[in-house]
Amino acid sequence: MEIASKYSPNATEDKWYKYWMDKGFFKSEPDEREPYTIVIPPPNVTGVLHMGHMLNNTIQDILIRRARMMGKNACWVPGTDHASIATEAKVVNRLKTQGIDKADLSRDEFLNHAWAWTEEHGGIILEQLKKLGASCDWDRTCFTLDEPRSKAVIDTFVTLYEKGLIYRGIRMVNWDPEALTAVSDEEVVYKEVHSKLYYLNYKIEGSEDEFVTIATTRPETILGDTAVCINPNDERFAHLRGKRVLVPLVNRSIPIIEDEYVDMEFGTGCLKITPAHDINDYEIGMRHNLESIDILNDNGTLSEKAELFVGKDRFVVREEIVPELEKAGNLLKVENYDNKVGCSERTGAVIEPKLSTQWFLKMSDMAKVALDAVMNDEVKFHPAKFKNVYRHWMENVKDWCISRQLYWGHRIPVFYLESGEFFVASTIEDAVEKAKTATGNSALTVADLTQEEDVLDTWASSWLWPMSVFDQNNEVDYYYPTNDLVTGHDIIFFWVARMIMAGYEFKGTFPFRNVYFTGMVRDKQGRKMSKQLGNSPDPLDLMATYGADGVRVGMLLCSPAGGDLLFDESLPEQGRNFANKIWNAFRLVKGWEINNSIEQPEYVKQAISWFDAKLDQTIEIVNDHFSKYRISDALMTVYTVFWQEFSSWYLEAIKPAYQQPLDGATYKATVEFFDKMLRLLHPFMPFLTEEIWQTLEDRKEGESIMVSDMPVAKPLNADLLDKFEIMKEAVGGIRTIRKEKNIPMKDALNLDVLGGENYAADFDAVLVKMANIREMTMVSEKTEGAVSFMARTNEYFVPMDGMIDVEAELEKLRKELAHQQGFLNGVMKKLSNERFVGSAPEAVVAKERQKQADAEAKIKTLTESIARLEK
RNA sequence: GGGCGAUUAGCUCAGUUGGUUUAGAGCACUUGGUUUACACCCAAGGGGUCGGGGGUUCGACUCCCUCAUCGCCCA
Repeated sequence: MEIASKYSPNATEDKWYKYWMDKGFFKSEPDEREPYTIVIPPPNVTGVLHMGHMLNNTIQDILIRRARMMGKNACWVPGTDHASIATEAKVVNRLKTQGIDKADLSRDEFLNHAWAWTEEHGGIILEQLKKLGASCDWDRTCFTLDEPRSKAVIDTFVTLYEKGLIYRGIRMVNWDPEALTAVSDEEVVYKEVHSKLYYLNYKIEGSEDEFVTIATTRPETILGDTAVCINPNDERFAHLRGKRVLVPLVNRSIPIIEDEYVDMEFGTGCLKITPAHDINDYEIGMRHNLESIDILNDNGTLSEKAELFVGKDRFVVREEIVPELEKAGNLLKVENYDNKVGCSERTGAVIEPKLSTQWFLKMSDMAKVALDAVMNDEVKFHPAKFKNVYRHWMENVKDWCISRQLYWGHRIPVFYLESGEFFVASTIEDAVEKAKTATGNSALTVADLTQEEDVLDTWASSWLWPMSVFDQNNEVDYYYPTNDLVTGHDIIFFWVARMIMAGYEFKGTFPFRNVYFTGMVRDKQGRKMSKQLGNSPDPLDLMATYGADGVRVGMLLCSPAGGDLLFDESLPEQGRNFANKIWNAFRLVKGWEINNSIEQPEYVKQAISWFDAKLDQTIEIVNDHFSKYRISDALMTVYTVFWQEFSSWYLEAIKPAYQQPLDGATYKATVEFFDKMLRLLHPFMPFLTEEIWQTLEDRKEGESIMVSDMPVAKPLNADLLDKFEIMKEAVGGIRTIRKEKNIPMKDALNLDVLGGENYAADFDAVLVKMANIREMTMVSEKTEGAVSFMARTNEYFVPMDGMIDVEAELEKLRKELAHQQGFLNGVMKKLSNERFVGSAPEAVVAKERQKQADAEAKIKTLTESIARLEK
């Protein structure tokens, strides 16, 4: 059979993905097996695949494929998120390019555009995930805004309201003047900006030339000032107590109040108070019963209440008010000042703290339960360091503003009578019934009720995701709680924390057992990959170039849980090279001519016994890594074993001479080993392993490596493995001599071994083959005229017919002797310390004594060899 | 300003409750090798006073304190 010398992924990937889909291997139905469930972090419905998705979904696919091969009923539920504000912003922008203003559209008209956009772009990202090999049960694809999910969201709102956990109130919220909606605290990103600090003089009422000076970065807000505040402990301003000042330009009289909030060190120690436009000022205003003057319109322009600059944008006013203040003699000085400004995560607009009527969800009780669950490891975080981050947030959690002034989302199920009285119900019909009962007016109809205009925050649907994606009657008890959640640590508060809260609140138990946090994917310079920077490669291009398996391996090779991944094209390249390495090992094995009449050589028997044990050890190590969610380490283990141990040692050891046939027993054993290696690799490299597995042996229609069993380890033969390592050292020693003496590999050498009583000959035949030894002799005395080296306590001699460079040999031996003596000194220092021998565990002391014995034996051998050469 | 975390080879990272490590891996690098599965390869090799200082301990990369630098989160 002719097999190409390079693996070509493009030809095989689509073929096997289709095969898996056709055979229904991704599907899951409840049965008697133990379930293993993952729900996908739903990407934005109109989003495109980026490197973060690649990493995240590769890890999920590895976990789900492995669970499937371990006999679990593996169910990976895919889906998308309607992403309320993000999608609405995109639709608004598109309408703008068509010359349509959102404000001119009715709610229904806008929603028609939004659905059209969703149908046009929705689900592309899921198709892209298929290229990656994602083994999701696609029949289960959910959307946060589809019927069942919407029902769950609405019912949940009603339930929470009836429990008294949802309330409506006027609060200071983060207002996005561009999207014209409130956003949650988590949707505000703080950006460092260079701004200015303005020192303004406020004239003291009733005096001619007395002033107080305040410092502010926002001079335009003075028009909404309702007080000036000083710290009661600040003696500098004791004379101001009880006085009033005049707001510059408008000459409104406001009081001087005292509050310990004021930082005496900052600015001038005097603070202007604008309760309508700053959260801290708002709180101070509440404490002191101050009036609140809202000088801003929803779009960020100044309102009538400002009296001046009405209708102009706040940033324009900031420019224009300064010369006015200067003219009026109120501007003392201006300093440069760096501060952080809150911006909308979605629109980028500078957020304005604003008083408005919103719906809130009480968090404190739910947060406590969810905090405990994580702190006592009922829900485990990987890595655990995120527990601290989580705790800090949960202990300071504030009520969740769940209303948004948008169209695209779940409309809040609150229905108002004209009187303002409202009723919360899943449907308007239920609301009518409630209204009838409450008012005693049985003539009420749906026409008398108006539904709340606001929609719910997008996370109010995502937080139900692990339960809402399952059939509530037949399935949810089987699949829920899910097993593992894989997500970026950037949404630990948005999403992870809230899912945990929802899990306990509605299901009485955690939504998932483990959370695996991935890091951010960054470029070589450490910048987060983003569309704006244009520093993110297109995942589809990458997969076309390096193969999906190559990209998967590349991403995994250096991405520990929670650690950022510095992505560079050398990574998928390495993955591609590994795929090719496996491919060529396959070529080698399939290329051998098999002859069942040949006897199995001794060196092959030895190699098989060793690699059999090596595989057991590998399986155990991989299992251990997975149990700790060290997925990169698990991959690296298989990677190294395949490349170093299987290819470079095992295959080289059993390889027959050029164009010679291989015996049947060896072929059979080798194919079995290969098969096990492939199954260990399959979760990481699904396509390549399937392609090879299908050809390695005759397979029946419908068979697949993805539904085969993960190999299980036999009890470990550690002694055997150690003996092989000694043999490797000996081969290495001989290779080094060849290099130093310039002896080509094809020239056979003789080897004398001074091994002592404990010498293990188990792998001598492999040694002879791998080092190309003509004759290997066990000797009881040092060989004269030979180059020597040691492996453990064995001494090896390669006779050189007097071609020895004595000085070079001596130098080598002395260097080794010095190292051994240094090592022994360290050991002896410990052993001669009575307190060490007395207080260290016995096993530790025994180990040190063994080290001492070995080092002493080596030193004796080296000293003798040196003495002999010095003669 | 508050909190969390990091700092180990040129780069990216391991080092799993302090003791098989005078520190490991992958990549990169140097040298040698190819009619023999793979140059997307093989072999050998160099390279680190574990960020600085102090402490606890018989023993510290590992625990504590402190300083420095960086990153992230929150206000």
